[in-house]
Amino acid sequence: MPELPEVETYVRDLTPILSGRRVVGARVAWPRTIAWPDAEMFVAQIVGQQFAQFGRRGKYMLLGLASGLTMVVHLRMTGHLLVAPADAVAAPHTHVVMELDDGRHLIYQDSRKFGRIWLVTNTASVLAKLGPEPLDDAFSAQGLAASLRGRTASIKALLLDQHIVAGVGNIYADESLFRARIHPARPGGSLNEAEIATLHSAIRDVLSEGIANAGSSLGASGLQNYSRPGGAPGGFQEKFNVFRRTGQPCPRCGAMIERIVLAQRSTHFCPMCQR
DNA sequence: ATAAGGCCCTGACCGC
DNA sequence: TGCGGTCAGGGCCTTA
Repeated sequence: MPELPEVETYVRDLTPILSGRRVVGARVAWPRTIAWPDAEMFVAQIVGQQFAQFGRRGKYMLLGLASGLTMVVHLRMTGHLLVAPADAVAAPHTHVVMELDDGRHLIYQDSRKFGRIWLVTNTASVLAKLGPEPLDDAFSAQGLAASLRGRTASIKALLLDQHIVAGVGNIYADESLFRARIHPARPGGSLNEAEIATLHSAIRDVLSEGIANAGSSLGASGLQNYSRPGGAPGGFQEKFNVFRRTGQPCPRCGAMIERIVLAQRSTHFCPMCQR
């Protein structure tokens, strides 16, 4: 699933490809992909726009246009934003096609159809409720402590809550808790100051490593298969310590990695290292 | 305000 | 081999 490092990788890969390119045509095959405005209006508004600046907030891609509009893209589970030659064989599950002025196509493709695209003048209308950006100074151990205080939900569930910190998903939540040696079922409010400081650092470290490895790609064994716009896969999945490693030895102590379900999400942890 | 459960979707996987 | 049932899972919505 694309989380912060995967989305960051997308943005970095797309920036040189899309910078300065103009949209000369567009079509929407699955209207629900367009969250705002409606599909017909989206096509009318996107044609003629020129890509100017690129960013990311949490798991949202921000494709800024010279007019001041921003195309916001959330890939959710299985979305891909790809650039392909005009004569390329159409990717299955292609829901939006934007023709570029260099003849290539910017394609939104998504087998599960969970992903959404917004075209807005003010990104706050989409992003307002997001918590701090984990790699910014705005994300502090003190702030994290304040968010966890009194909470009875599991720390795993709270790490997935985008109001608390933006961009952490199932993979990086499990990996962060392993690094911090915290059991994922612990109530968020039960973590002490030292544990929160350790977790805060672990989140940053794991996300930074994910970015440095161009995100994670999961192949046939997983439902997700994030792939880079240029085609080369990310490599962070090779570095997972616990995620999708149920029954395999913990790289730290050798105990068998366990899988439980928390907040309806698969959760992987080492029962020896994470008490 | 918080927590828990349902919903959207489809491919993969399982059992027969 | 073919078929039906189950499951995963981010974010949003509803319910308690």
